[in-house]
Amino acid sequence: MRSGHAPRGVSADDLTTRARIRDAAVLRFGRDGFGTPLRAIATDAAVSAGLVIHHFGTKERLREACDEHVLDQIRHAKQDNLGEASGGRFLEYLATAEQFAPVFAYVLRSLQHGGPLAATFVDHMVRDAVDYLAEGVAAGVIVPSRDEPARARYLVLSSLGAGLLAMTVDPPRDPTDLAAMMRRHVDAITLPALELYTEGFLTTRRMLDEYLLYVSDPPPAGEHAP
Amino acid sequence: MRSGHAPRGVSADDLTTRARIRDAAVLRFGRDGFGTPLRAIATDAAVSAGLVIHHFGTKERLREACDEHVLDQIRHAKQDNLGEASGGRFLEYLATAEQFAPVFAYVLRSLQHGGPLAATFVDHMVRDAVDYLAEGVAAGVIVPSRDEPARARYLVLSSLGAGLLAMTVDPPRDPTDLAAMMRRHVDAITLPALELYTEGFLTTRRMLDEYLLYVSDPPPAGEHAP
DNA sequence: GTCTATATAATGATAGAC
DNA sequence: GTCTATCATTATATAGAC
Repeated sequence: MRSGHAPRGVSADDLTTRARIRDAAVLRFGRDGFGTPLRAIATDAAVSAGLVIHHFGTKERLREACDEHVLDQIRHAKQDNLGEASGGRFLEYLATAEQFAPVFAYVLRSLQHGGPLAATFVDHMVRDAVDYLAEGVAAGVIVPSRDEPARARYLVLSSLGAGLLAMTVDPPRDPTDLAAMMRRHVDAITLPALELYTEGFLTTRRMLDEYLLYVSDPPPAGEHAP
Repeated sequence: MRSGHAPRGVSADDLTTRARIRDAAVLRFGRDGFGTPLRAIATDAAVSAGLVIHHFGTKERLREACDEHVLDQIRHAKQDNLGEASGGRFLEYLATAEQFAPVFAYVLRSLQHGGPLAATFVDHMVRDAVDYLAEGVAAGVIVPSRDEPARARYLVLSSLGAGLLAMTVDPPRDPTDLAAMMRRHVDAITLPALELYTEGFLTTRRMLDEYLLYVSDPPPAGEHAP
């Protein structure tokens, strides 16, 4: 894994002003949310607020440019790591590779607030998970599912959702300390999840069978599950 | 389960103006987020914007009043359903009991944005889960865990987080149609989760053992997991 | 308790000079 | 391309009449 590898063409300060504004926006949006004033972004990029509008037209279009750029970064990061950090480990790579910290923060913020990038990102993860799970099932290390796409989506939603919620409910003191964040994530999410995946949870089929019945014959609206 | 039971003392319009404003705020905050302008809340409550400030001082304190009231509603709803909708089913009850729709939406919005109520709510759920899981383990229907509190917290975070993320990424067309939301939730979250809990996921201990090793001897910062 | 009117500050966006 | 100056809007919050 090429450790010092910088994100696409972003070597130092050989950036167009437009790109510098966009990068400042990715950073601010990721750290402070999409409510960040244009003026803060402009100051960070060392330009005037008017110039931001001159380049992007509206704040909404600035966000779209950020979405596009972040998605680009992700695509290229994935390509650079094909076969190295496959499937379930890709997010982990993104989280620990320091040069992607702004991208990572931006993705989390998008997942929290919703929007097109969030949906696209989840879909990407699900597609990867489908392949990854199929490999595992074929190799005999993963139990087959009654509904593989649904399982893949659920695993992605629960992994991302649990991590995101943990961070929202109990935010890290120093958001730049990725190592500390990773440690907390392993303790609170990765280990319990892995234990669940390995040693199981329920010893009886009763609840599952009840729910399968419930699905084929749902109660009228207003009532609750039996 | 007393189906038509209205939330605490909120029978009709025998509300003080202050309470009416607070209820309007809970509704708006839950539906449109905490960025909602005071004026919108004031209009909903059929009062002036100034009166909202007169009663609550600041918008922040209005939110605190909402937090407190919602937590109160939850406490009482739990008491009313002791033994009926225990443990893991409580959230489901909250979601399907129509009179609690505003409270439910407000809680989701809090979990999404963070803040004191979110942390408190998660802690409540975790405490309930601990008891619920202990009962299951004692009854022999749930596998014991290496770390019961950690598992309880993880299960709460992943359940809530998966549902919240699914809703954020792919929002419901009609947020008032609780039945449709519940159906989607069962298909996308409940069923896959229950399948995972019942039929398992991994067939080998290798990954868990590797991670346990990793935890006792983490790599230096900047490196990635092996 | 409740309103109207207003102060004050911040926002996104525009206009025009350079 | 870039800036300064400004507009129009919106926000929270205040003051004082009723």
